[in-house]
Order: sequence, then C-alpha cells, then structure tokens
Amino acid sequence: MNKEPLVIISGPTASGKSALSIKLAKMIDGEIISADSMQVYKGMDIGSAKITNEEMCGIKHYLIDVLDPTDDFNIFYFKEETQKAFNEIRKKGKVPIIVGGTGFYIQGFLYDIDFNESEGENNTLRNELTEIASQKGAGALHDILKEIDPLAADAIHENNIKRVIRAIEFFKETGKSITEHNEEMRMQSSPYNFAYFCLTRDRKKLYDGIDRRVDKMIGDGLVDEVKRLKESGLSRDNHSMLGLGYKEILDYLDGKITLEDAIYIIKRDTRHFAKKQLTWSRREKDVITVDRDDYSSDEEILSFMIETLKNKEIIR
RNA sequence: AGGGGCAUAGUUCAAAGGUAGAACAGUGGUCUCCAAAACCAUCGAUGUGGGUUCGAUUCCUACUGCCCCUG
Repeated sequence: MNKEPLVIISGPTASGKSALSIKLAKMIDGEIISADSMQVYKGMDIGSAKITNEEMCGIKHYLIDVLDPTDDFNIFYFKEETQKAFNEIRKKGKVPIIVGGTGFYIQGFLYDIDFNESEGENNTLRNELTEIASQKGAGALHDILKEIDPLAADAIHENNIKRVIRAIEFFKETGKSITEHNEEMRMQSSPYNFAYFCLTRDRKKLYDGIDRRVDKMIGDGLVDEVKRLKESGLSRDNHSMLGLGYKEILDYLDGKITLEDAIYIIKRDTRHFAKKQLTWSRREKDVITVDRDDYSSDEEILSFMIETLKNKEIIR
C-alpha cells in the first residue's frame, strides 16, 4: 500500500463540516485544504461563512483567502493548488484533509480526472455556438451535436446548452465523444488511500439551520460586505459575485428587489444548493455517509472517523 | 351584534354542471473546463353537513373559519 493518505469531509452547507474538521485535524495531526468555491476569495467572509482565524485554532488552512474577487476560480485552479497544498502537507508528514461542499471539485482531485484535453481557449467556437442557440433555439444546437456525436446527444438534454456546447467543442478538439471520455474517467480509481466522509442530517433540521444561518449573515453585516465589494467595482460579471448571498444582495443594492425578497431568495436557493449537494454525495461512489442524527456529539462522530481511518490504514 | 364578501395543492392564483390548470415551495435525478452553475423529472387540492340534479367541487342551504363595513 504505497498510496498517499487523504481524508475528505464533505456534506451540505450548514452541516457543521468546519468545526468537525478542525477537531479531527488536531487529533490526527492534519492540515486542511478547503474545497469551497467562495471561501477562496479575499474579502468575502460573511456570505461564504468563512472560518475565522480564531476558529482555525492554529490548524493550517489552504485555499482560503488566496484569490481576489476579480479572479476566476475553477476546477483547473483547484486541482493545481490542491496538489501543491497536498504535497506541502505530506512533506511535513501530516495528513491532508480536504473539507468543503463542492463535490465536483473534490471528485476531480480525488480521481485525478483529466480536464485538460482541450485548451479551453476556444472562445470563437463557443461564441458561435452560443449564437446559434439564441438565434435558432436549443434544438438546432442539439441537432449539430447529434450529427457529429450521437452518443453524447443522446445523453445530454437539448435544453442544457452549456453541456451541448462543451460536447461539440470536445468532439471537435479531440475527435472523441465526451461520453466515452466520461466513461473512461469514471473507471479510474483514486491514486490515494482515502476516506471520503459526507455529513448529512435530518432534512428539516438542515433547512432550519440554513434559515438561521442566513438571518445571522444579514445580522452580521452581509449587506455592508456586498456594498464594499460593489464599490470596489465588482459586478455580476465577476465569478465571485455569483455566489449565494452575493448576487441577491447585489440586486437589492441595485434596487431590483427588496431586502426581504433577497433574503427569501437566498434562503430558498441555499436550500436547493444543500439538496443538490446531498444528491451528489448519494451518487458518489466510495462515500461514507455520516448521519449526524445517529450521533449524540461531535466526539462520537470523531471516534467513528478515527476508527475508520485506522481500519483503512490511513492513520496509525 | 347587524350587513357584505371569501373559502380550490404547503403558498399565491386559475377554471368548469360531467370529477380541476399554473407558478413558487417540496421530493428524486443528471453532471468530468462557469458546479454557490446549468439542466431534467415528479408528488400534491375543491373546508364540513344537507339538498337540487342522471351527475356538483361548481347551483341552493346550514355550519365553521377568515376578511371588510356599520355600531
């Protein structure tokens, strides 16, 4: 067993990942890599529910506060930076713990999925295809895909324009069907000796927790935070401003909706988000589901985790 | 207390004498360069009791509840 050890803690927003991960890191001499697409940005603290220095309790965190909100965060960058952080942690002889809610990113790193087959600079083709979709409709675009790659056309719904475009692009660049590529990638096993924990809890409690958390964000000054970002020149054109809580408050500041509506939308969309995260973890292979309601305390969960890690020989 | 109005899905609204549509919420799913994104699918209702009618959720009536006006 030469594989490098890796611990992952995921789960929906407001499920208590952060607090748990810090306790675990202390117990197993680990360091934390954040897999959170909003906490990477500097100055976006309240809306991303960013962990404070104090809460970190001296545990080193990677991929938090490393980008300006004008930068784009994406899976390439995540994979690259996570790899760097991973190597650094291993050099110290510590255990890397990835903590975050973005299952797609976690999967990309965990199974070392190759996203680089195309260069990603093919904006002319993208613009062209986007144009076709808006002029002639999604069906016309889908027909193009059907001609060159029927397999992918079958798998992707025509309304999902983003994916249809990517499939066409992928085929033109590689001569291969993206569906085949996906299947190949799916076969890959992880290069790590890992344990992938996903937290979950009673749906009602989770949703109540989300509502309370959003109210707290507002109380803590989310509106001021967004105002500051807006005044620094950020808008919806920036990837960072598309985050939950940011785009809605931006609409409020622009006078498009009332604050009350903004709060309603943030709560609703955060619920949707949490639900999607749960759906993701259900379909993800190799996940160890941890239902918080089955345990009476964090300590109980931690001892279960540590036992699991020992069994898998991730830690001694 | 008197007069009037309303009562349809969890919510906001449709429709119709032959057993009801939508939006949002809820639920399930897809996902391999925008993923806190994009997309798909699906559950679910005529307040209660009488009457008229071949048949009522629709018409009549009593009750209950809510709203408005008067006092």
